[in-house]
Formats: sequence, C-alpha cells, structure tokens
Amino acid sequence: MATSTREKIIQLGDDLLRRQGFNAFSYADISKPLQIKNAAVHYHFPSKQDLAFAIAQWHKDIFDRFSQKMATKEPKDRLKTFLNFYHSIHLSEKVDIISAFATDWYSLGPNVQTEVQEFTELVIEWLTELIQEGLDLGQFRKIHNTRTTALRVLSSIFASTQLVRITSDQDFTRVKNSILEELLN
Amino acid sequence: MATSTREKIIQLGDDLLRRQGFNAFSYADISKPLQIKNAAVHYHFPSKQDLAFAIAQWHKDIFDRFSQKMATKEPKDRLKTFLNFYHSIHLSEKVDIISAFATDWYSLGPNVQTEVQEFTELVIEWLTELIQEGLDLGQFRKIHNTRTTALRVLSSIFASTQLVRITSDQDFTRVKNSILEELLN
DNA sequence: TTGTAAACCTACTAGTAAATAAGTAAATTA
DNA sequence: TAATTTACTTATTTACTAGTAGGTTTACAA
Repeated sequence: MATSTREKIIQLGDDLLRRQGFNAFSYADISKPLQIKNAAVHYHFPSKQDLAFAIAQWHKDIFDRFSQKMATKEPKDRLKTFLNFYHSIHLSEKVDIISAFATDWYSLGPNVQTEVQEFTELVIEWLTELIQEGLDLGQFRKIHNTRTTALRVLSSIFASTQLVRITSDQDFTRVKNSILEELLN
Repeated sequence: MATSTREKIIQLGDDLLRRQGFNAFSYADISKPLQIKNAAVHYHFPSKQDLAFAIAQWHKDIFDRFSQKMATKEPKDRLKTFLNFYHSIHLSEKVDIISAFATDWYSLGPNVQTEVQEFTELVIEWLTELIQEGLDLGQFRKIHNTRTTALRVLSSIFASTQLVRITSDQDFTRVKNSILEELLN
C-alpha cells in the first residue's frame, strides 16, 4: 500500500515538530523533501494549525491501536513496552509528542489544544489503569495514588527524552530502569 | 538601582523564551514593550544566539547565588525551596529554562549549547549532593543511586511545568508532593 | 573645549514565512 | 461523454524575520 502525500506530510511534519519544534520548521521543509510545491502542502493543510491538528489526531489513532494490541498483555509487560517505545523515541533525537506540543502550547490554536488535551488524558488514563491492574495482581508496589504514579512515570520518561539532549545517553537508561525498579515487586 | 536596558532585554528574552519558545519570539517582541528600536536590541546582542547565550549565563549566575544562599540550610529545606521555586515557575505559565532550551536544542549554536550543558550539570550536581547529604543525615530514604534520584527529581519537576499546561493545575501539586513523600523519612 | 565611546535611532536590505489566486492534468462520477 | 472533483503547479502577495550601515545624542574624560 503506497503512502499518500497527505500521510507523508503528516509523518514528516510530526518528525519536524518533535525534532525541531513547531515554530522551527516551515512548509518548505516539508515540500522540498517530498518534491512537491509549497502550495501542495497548503492544499492538504490550508494552515499550519490544520497540520498540527492532523498530527495530534494521527497520534491518537496510533495510540488507540497500540492500546488495543496491548490489551491482552499483563500490566508488567505493557509498562515495559511503553518504556521501550519512549526509548526508541529518544534514540531518534526526537522528543515525545506531548512535550513537543506542550512547549509550543501558546502557538497552538484552541482546537489543536483540545485535541492534544484529549490525547494526553488518554495516555494518562491508560497508564493509571495499567498501574491499578498491576497493583491488583500484586505485580506492582503501592506508592501513591494511581494517577500520581501515572503522572510521575509519564513526566519522568518524557522529560528524559529532553534532558538527554543536554546531558548523556546513559541518563535516559538510568531513569528508565529506576521507574521499573520502583514499581515492580 | 535602575535596571539597565541590557538587563531588561535579558529578562524579557528569558520570559519569552520560556513562555513561547526560542523560535516563537522576535526582536520586535522585545523592542516594542521596552519602547526601543529593533536596532537597539541588536546593539546589545548582535545575534539572537548572543541573546540566548546571555540568558543561559544569567541563569547560571542566579543559580550560583541561590546555591550559595542555601548552602547553610539543611538538605530537607533546600529540597523544599527548590520545589517551591519550580512551583512559582509553573504558576507564571512559563516552563523551566532547561526544558525550554532542550526543546529548541537544534536551533541553538554550539557555544549556547555548551553553556546550557554546564548550567544543567551544575543543577544536577547540586541536587546529587543535596540527596547524598540528606542520606548521610538520615533525612532521606535510599532509593537508587544519587545521580539517578537527582535526575528523576529534576525531570519529574520540570516535565510537570510542561504537563500542567495540558492537564490541570492540581497535577503539578500532586507530583511535587509525591517527590517529597518519596524522599523524606 | 575637544575627543571619544556608549547607547541609542533612522532607514534599510535580503531573505523567508504562511497563505492565496488562478490554472491544469488526470481520475472519477453522472 | 460531459461534468465534476482531486491533486497538484505556477506565480504572487503580504507580513514578518534577523541583521546592518550610518547618523545622532549624551555623558564623561583629557
């Protein structure tokens, strides 16, 4: 199945957004590599906000599929897969999509903000449920309330994708392992 | 003592950098509120990189004074003051300076990157020492190695300044309290 | 009083940003 | 087969962007 131009724009836009930031890339950065014209990008996404919206939606879809695929796995393995997913992000010199949107928050239109909020809440709820299940099964240790634990896992892991740009690669692995150690019995 | 124009530019630049991001503000956003001309900003900071460098340096100076003032206090109180400092950041709708630089990392020149790296290492080391001292005094609980704990405190707290832009104010307080609970005996 | 340097301003340039108008070729539908 | 829609291109426009050349004011020193 050939990838449509629209899909290619979203993927490249996502890449640029998370590698450089929303205000650091232009339509030319998208049109040139795809060998189309500036106006062709505008055809698919009239404004940059429309592109941002589509990227947010795209991530929601991906996460939906991810969580459906993971539904049958045990909490412990779900958490590991989740952490490994972020590990791969940081290796590609990108940051996670939530923090990318968060830093450029005030450059985003209200409808994009809403979409990002919905996506973020989806991830937090998924993590919260995962932790609750892990506790029920005795796989996890009780630390604080489940949402707080979820928030700490999420913020630790995605701050790390940013922090390692400044410090070292090792620091990411350190944090990742400490999260596992802390939670697992 | 009246604040010099140079100082005003740095402070406003810092504000814009942390509220909107490095590529989201222009020299006009600085010159207009200060009621000076574009060229006056360029007089003090020939390039935007020079301004970024000065902002990084400024934060190093502030942190130096902060850590000197805190030197006599006990680890527990130092940690609390540190966390409260970040609390005030998030209330002002800004993000912390390290994550602000991290997201716009690839827009920064090599000398700015070096300065930011030095500043970040300063903060991590300060936190690491604080934690070590707290452990020695029996005020803190042993979790993992001290640098890892420092990294987790730092990343949790500064990811929170970003995350709360998307979710809610309460979530910041939740994370902040959980860090204290986790460490303190 | 003259010289000089700091701290601006006026006026501008060259480049780039997002966005749009109008046209076209190819595929789809009526 | 005619009409319409999709997916573009060419060619601009408007609005900034960082950055600069050169002139002016002010203060302070020789």
